[in-house]
Amino acid sequence: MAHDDRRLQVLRAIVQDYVSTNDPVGSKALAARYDLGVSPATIRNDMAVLEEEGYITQPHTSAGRVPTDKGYRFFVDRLSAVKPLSVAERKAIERFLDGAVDLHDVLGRSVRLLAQLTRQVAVVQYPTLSRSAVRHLELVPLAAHRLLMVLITDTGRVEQRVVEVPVETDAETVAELRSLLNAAFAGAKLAEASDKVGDLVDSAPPQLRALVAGVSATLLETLVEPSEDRLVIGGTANLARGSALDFPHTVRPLLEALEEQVVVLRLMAEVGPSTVTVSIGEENEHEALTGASFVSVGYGSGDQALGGLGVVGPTRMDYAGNIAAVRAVARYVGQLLAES
Amino acid sequence: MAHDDRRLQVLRAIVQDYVSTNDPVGSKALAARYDLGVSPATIRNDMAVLEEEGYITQPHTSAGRVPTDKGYRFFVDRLSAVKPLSVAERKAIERFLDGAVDLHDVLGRSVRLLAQLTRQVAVVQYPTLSRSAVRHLELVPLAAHRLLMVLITDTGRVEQRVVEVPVETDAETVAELRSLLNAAFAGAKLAEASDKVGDLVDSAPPQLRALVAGVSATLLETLVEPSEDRLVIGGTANLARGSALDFPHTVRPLLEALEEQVVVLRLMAEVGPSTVTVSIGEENEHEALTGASFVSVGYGSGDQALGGLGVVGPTRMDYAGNIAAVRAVARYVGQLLAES
DNA sequence: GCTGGCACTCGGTCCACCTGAGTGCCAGGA
DNA sequence: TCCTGGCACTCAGGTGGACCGAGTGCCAGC
Repeated sequence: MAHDDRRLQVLRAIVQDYVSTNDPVGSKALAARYDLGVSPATIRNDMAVLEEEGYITQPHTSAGRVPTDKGYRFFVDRLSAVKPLSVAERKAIERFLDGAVDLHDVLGRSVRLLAQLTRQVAVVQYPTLSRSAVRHLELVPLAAHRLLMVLITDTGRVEQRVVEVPVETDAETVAELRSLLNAAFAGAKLAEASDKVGDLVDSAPPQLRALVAGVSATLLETLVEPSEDRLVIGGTANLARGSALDFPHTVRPLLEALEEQVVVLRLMAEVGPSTVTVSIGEENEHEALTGASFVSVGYGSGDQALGGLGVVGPTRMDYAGNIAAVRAVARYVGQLLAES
Repeated sequence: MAHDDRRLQVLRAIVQDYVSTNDPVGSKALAARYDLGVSPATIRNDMAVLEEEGYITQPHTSAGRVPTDKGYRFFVDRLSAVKPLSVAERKAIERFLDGAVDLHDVLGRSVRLLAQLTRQVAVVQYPTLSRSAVRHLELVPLAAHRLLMVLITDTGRVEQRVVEVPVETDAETVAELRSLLNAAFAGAKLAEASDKVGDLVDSAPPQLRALVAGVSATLLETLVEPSEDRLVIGGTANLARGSALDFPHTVRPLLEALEEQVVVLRLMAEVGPSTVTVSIGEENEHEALTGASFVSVGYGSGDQALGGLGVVGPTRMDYAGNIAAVRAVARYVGQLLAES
């Protein structure tokens, strides 16, 4: 049993060493740096077992060992201690996020902050419309048959759509329509809103029915459209720091996948609030991400996440630190949004 | 005189060849590919002169010549013919931009389109607030002393700010305030708006004065704040295509500068509508951009640009093609915004 | 003023060689 | 049963020399 225990320590040491040095780590270096109480030869035996079990691998015969995805996974699940943020870091978070002037600003600052703390690529999702509640609906007449609908959610997100309406509208009608819609939808979430549409149309004065129906339809479309879930990305310059060589084959697909926001949004879709999700290397089904890890968590005050945020980086990353940073930033963002 | 003329043809051929092959170009290759009617030896003499005048340079003794910034500048100013877009490209632009659902969408599509057409990094600026006109001002009560002000401009841009007001407000007061502000500011641009504030406050009913003053102040702040000029960036993956080696020293500062939106915004500040601006290599005062060129133009229907858009890439780029693409996209974006 | 010829330069590539890190295995000792 | 020191082996990376070829500058001749 003692062997098993030591073997795990060896694995942990390998991960830590490799993450910080980026060099395959050999038995001698390990013995020298980590005080495991045994000789390099013993460590070699352990390493051979670990390799056989698939936790580590050799890039080539005469090199040290490198963790595999499986090795990182084990490390994350079982071996890494939570690494609390330093006081300076906590201060930095507060200083950075205070004074944000609107939602756009909050998320912009968050993504920069996260990129800076983790030195990875940071990703922040706008609060999902379908989980937000309607705070206010505004209608602005553009032309006789066109209205601009502006939706303001309780998270501070603002969406706009042009609605083509079948009947001509004057200022008075628009005002009436506006109060009708706000009375019906204010405070409602997507699910409730869609329930209400039928009743609302029925109960509306006959001359307004067509209008109500038109605007409501657009509203529902807007709320339900998942492609409109926006993403803020930052710290891509961090990709150009590490690995150096064979760039076109590692960094480029990653950048492309990030711009293809859908990929990241799909990953985000699974995050829960307060539980940090880590997906490592090959665990990501999207090909461009198979060399990368993704650390993410939902933010939001309630039981359901309003949106997600996280970092993307090489599998060789400081998981403990990044998990801590991601969690901390998510907590602050959740607080900020709850306040407003 | 005949010599001068041929020398310029040689310069043009060097630029074109280098841009398309990325190899320093020698006299023999030039004679073979460009039908200049003279022998390599003669071309060598011309090249020697061009080098002495600073238009081209040799990376090392036994290599061909490469254009200098000065060479590209001369090429752009005097040698490059306008390269009209293909029918397919025009179609692509239309297909790509039609069906955009709001401003965010228009600009997002534009940046992707531009990145795809030019295979460079594309940059699109949101319409500058200070040059936009107020379409509508909306006020939403958040709490007794807090209002959410939502500004909608004629270009479709939406900005929001929380306003702390000194007096308690009820729904009625807010409605009154809203119509007062809209009557005063609707259709006004920044300059006019700031003129009107004084009168408005004076002419307002006494009990509303404090409110009017508070909201107006925030409005002006919002309009004038240049840091709030937003930027959409796309196609960064294109940076990882070309040069391959010495990435950390070429690509990383560029990515950092791009995220540091201020740098790009400053460049954009100078663009005029319809005249494409090209700044090449060392002409850019910002250090990270000294190895890059920036092709930009303003968009907007009137005489003053609403905002700018452009592409950033290595000095070794297809200037003629990129200029054409940037100009075409700007024209379409201008049209789309004018329509809405 | 253009051209062909010629000597020269020098970066890139290939190859042979060496070095050192790291391993696996084995026999001996606790 | 497990750990340890020793030893032979492997192999990536670095070094240095030779060679090749692209490209140049210069010069004499047309």
